Amino acid sequence: MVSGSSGRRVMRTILHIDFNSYFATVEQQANPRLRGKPIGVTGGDRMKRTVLGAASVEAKKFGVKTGMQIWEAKKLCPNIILVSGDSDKYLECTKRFLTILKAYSPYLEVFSIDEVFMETYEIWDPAPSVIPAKAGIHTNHLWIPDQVRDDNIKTTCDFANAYLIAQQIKSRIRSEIGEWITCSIGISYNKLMAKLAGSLQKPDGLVVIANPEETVKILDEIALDEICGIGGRIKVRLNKMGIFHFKQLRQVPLEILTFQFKSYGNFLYNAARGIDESPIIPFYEKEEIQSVSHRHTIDHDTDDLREIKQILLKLTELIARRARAKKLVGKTVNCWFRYGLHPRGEYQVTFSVHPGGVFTGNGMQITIQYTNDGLEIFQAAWRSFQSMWNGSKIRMIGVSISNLKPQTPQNLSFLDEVKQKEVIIKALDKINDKYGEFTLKRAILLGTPIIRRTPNPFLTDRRFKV
DNA sequence: TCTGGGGTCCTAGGACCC
DNA sequence: TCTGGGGTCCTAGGACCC
Repeated sequence: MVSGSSGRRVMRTILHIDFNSYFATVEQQANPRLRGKPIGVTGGDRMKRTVLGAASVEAKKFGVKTGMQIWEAKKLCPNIILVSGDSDKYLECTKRFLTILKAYSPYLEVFSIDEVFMETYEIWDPAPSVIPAKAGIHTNHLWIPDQVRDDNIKTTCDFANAYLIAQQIKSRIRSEIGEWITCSIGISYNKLMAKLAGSLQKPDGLVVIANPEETVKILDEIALDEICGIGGRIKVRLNKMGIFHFKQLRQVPLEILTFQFKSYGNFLYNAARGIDESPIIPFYEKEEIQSVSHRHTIDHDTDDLREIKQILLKLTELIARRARAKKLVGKTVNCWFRYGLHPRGEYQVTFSVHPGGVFTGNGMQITIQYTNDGLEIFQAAWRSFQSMWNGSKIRMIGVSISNLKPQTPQNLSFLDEVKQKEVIIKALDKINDKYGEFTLKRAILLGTPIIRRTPNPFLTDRRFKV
């Protein structure tokens, strides 16, 4: 807190900017013929088992939702127009709106391709008449020294500046990016509440949660899993404890929550009170990426080893190429898969699943020498797969490499043989960069369907630290 | 006809070393 | 003479986000 003369104070404010039906509105902006019509953006391929990446407002009126399967969406809305997604287009749009946001605050945390947290400051004067209507303009380019950033003051104020900034952002996005691109903005005194505020009014919303009293009122009206950080599993566990609302959660002592949920208990205890101390992590302070992964759901269940091998090879080639592009090497290879459904619709086996989901499957990690060579990653993944697989048909398989570190000359061996391989790999990458993925590929990949990758350079920790 | 694909973080037990 | 304690790595598994 900074107190100047006449009791003026500076207060930290968080804005959460969340674009509505993002991929769908970008498509409608790009193609006027899609405007005002129910559209669904697909994964950009012709796979049977694909889901919608986004649905336009018009489609949502029919009950269509993001993540819904295509056949289901068609059943609800027979006239839905399916558009093949184009991730480059969305990234381009994201860069443009980030440029706008940077004009208002340097403290931006890119939470996902269509979500950003912004930290800004409110100059608050206890005498209401002193808050001028132009306050927002005054603080738009306000430079705040670091010691003020560290002060997280909890007090009440009307968030007049943030509100003005939010209005300006909305109108600039409309005029500079396109009138079909709308966002919902939530304003509050921490990230958790700003995100909640942003979700309360959609599309094109602007909601302020100004103080802890308002927070409690709002929390008491929403479901447990409407808070970012409480998902389906935790909700069910809470329900089993007889907790269905935040009001009830607030009555549970911290000791019981930490006993039941370990460190997550702390998060739950605070969330029920709207408390969140997590800082904004600007993109330039973001840590290195932790893992690179690909998974693929096959459009039919299969136990054909040759087919599985081909898919695995492709996935590992993609991973290796991305690792090389980022100049990283990794040493932990994880391969996991899901079995198909039993003909009667029952699950075949009851292995645990990684990562999450209703289908049974299994996964196993193996540690190898640091590498970013596709074949080496493949060999480890294949070993891992073979040791877990029970011979039943599978529907999905995935691979990841983690335990990453920057690639230094020492990582790549001194052996001539390896150097030679490096030269070949580099040449391969060059050609594929120029002419497209899998222009040149290992012989076993010939004649197999294309697996697309959806790049997202905005890596982030997508939840609140506990 | 039956939930895609890309990520992050936490915990706990066992192995291994000093 | 056969056991203590601390640290680190590996692996499996469980959550969550968009």
